[in-house]
Amino acid sequence: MSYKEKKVMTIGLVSELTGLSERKIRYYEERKLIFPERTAGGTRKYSFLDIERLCEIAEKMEDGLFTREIKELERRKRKSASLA
Amino acid sequence: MSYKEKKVMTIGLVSELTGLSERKIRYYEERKLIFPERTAGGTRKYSFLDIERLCEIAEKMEDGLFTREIKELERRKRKSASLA
DNA sequence: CGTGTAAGGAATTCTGACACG
DNA sequence: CGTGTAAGGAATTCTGACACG
Repeated sequence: MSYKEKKVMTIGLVSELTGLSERKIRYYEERKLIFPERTAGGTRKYSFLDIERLCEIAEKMEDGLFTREIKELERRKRKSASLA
Repeated sequence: MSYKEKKVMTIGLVSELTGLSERKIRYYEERKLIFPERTAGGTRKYSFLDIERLCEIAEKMEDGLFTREIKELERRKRKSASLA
């Protein structure tokens, strides 16, 4: 696993790097759009890939999509990718 | 700056990844062998490169070197590199 | 010299809820 | 639905010091 995928950042830093509120970041997790890991104590840890993913999500939210639709879009992408 | 050099990890994770105690990690900083950044609140943040560096330091410490000698070795390396 | 540890405080994060719309 | 916020607690980190050797 490369550095990009390793879950190492706390939510505070992710919030800083993405410009998204911690509230939003936790909410997108609740909606199953991102999947941080946890420390033994329960603190969330994110990867650089999660940061990129969050930026994409943020763009789509700005376009007025619902989290549900974003989830749906990804499902389709995966499907077409598996057909290629 | 690549993911590798970006200072993003807390000391707890670094301790876990390197197997070194937080005490040791803070001490090597005190001896100017590593240079973590800080959050506004004062929490240290390390990069993947710091992790590699710490592992090298740990090896040399196991070989019985003093932190002072490790520092010295690096000074020489930089010098020979600049001559090349 | 290098490192463990107990101490007390401060920064950070967590969850569940209320609010608004 | 998506997001802000105040609340209270828990996990995490910080510093300076004492200890040993």
